[in-house]
Amino acid sequence: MRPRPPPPRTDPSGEDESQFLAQYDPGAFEHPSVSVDVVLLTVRDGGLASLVCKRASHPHKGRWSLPGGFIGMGESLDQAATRVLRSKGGLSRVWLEQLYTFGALGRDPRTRVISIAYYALIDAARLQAVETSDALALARVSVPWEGEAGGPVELLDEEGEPLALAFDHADILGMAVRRIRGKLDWAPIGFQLLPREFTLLQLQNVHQAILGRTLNKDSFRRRMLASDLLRPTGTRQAGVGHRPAELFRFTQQSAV
Amino acid sequence: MRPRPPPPRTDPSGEDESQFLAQYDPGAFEHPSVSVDVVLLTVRDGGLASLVCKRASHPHKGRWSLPGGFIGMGESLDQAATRVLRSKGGLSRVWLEQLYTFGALGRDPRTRVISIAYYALIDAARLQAVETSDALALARVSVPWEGEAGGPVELLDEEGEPLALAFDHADILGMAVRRIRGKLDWAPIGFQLLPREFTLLQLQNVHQAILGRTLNKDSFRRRMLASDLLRPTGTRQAGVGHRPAELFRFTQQSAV
DNA sequence: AAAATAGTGTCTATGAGACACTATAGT
DNA sequence: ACTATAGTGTCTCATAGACACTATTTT
Repeated sequence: MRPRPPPPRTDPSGEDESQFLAQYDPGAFEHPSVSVDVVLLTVRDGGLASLVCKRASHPHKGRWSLPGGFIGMGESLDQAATRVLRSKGGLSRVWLEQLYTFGALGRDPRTRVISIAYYALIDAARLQAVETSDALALARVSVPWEGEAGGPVELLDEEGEPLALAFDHADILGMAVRRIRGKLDWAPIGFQLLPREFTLLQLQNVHQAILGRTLNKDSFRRRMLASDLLRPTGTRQAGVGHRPAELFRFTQQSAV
Repeated sequence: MRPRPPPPRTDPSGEDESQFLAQYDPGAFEHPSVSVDVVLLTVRDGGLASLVCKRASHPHKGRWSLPGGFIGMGESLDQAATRVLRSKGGLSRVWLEQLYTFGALGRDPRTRVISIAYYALIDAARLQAVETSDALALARVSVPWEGEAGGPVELLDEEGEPLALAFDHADILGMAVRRIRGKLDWAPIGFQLLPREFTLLQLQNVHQAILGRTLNKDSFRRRMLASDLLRPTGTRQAGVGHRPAELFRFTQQSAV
């Protein structure tokens, strides 16, 4: 397969830079479309769940897809991802990070679309107000592999039936799961999935949901307390039917 | 700052998908330009070095830049990065991985350019045949921070003077250094910077060049020999002026 | 009192760093 | 013989897992 040669960067020489810029024609070559897609993850019922939209129009009409949209000429990539979360889910101040850029040739049947994927993490409680629409759902993520080596993942509806995903969005979701599994042990990302005050057991449950396996309680406690990421609030749980646990806060800024 | 709303994805309803695709007009909205930039790194003189090109045309004419080029409509992102390495450096079969996508608004003075950055690793011996042109150089990377937290890095010429870098390429280089420092301990990337057969000391020197600090010899040996990534060849160095070290090979495929 | 989870103390296995020692090439 | 690096054996320290035990709340 011979790729088409790149558009030349040369110019009639002898100009200065301002002259060059005044004459530059960005439409001289065909450009791909560029979009962002956002994997919004939360922890619900002991497992990961992701926000998906039902496609109302072609292509892949009726299938489920990650919230996304084309990049505007006047917004940065981060701004575009933030806008998508606000317009599709009404969410703001969500922790967000770039994931990977997908640009395979046939990934969108319309035309060449390059998509910069982001992933976002949010406390499940903040999603209560948002959803249960016909076109917007929070679907359970089913990861058919362990550790950080694996491909696409499945999304399941309430009955546990697989949802049909549009485009390469199952691959994007799989990449997001690999990324947060890999970062969990050395970056403070578990906190983004919890309310501002939480117990160590809640934090452990978040880690277990991300990793898809159980963790050793003692070792987890020690590691977290030694990490300098937690600050005890001095208060405790109330009305829990057993000895109440101490509440902690994340020491850093929680929302971006 | 209010970002421009995204182009609508809706269509006149009632069509089927093939009708929709036949009528789809990808030029209906303005698209950004999309390019790839490649950080080609090697280890030379105990430190990292990167391949850079002197810009022959505006913008930033005369400054040094990462090898890059616009994406062709008929090539994937990986193919574009591979093509850039072949056309600018004459290199093929180089280990290559996507790094990050840079899309800030003012990063290119011509127009909106979104650049998917890649990083590539290569044995310094393979670069001997390539360079020493007036427009192509291998510049020493000077990292002004330790660990994986830091911003841009500098490139130095043979006299140790900083090179003027075009666009946001100092940031891209900094991101590449952070990435390989972070991956070094759990991914087999040091091997890509060595010839097919190498000694443990050579491997340690590569790790030290990447991390910018010295490592414990005993611990490094043990860790590597226990890692299942090395296969002893049974042969030894010759003509080295001291006890010759055993030669090893990387157990996995070395070139992509 | 029973149930359920919170939290502590201690033992053990593992891996990294430190250090001393032996081995083997060229000069 | 001398020098420089290769490679081995052993000690110590830090951390994770395992396990036993005590503590505190609601029902």
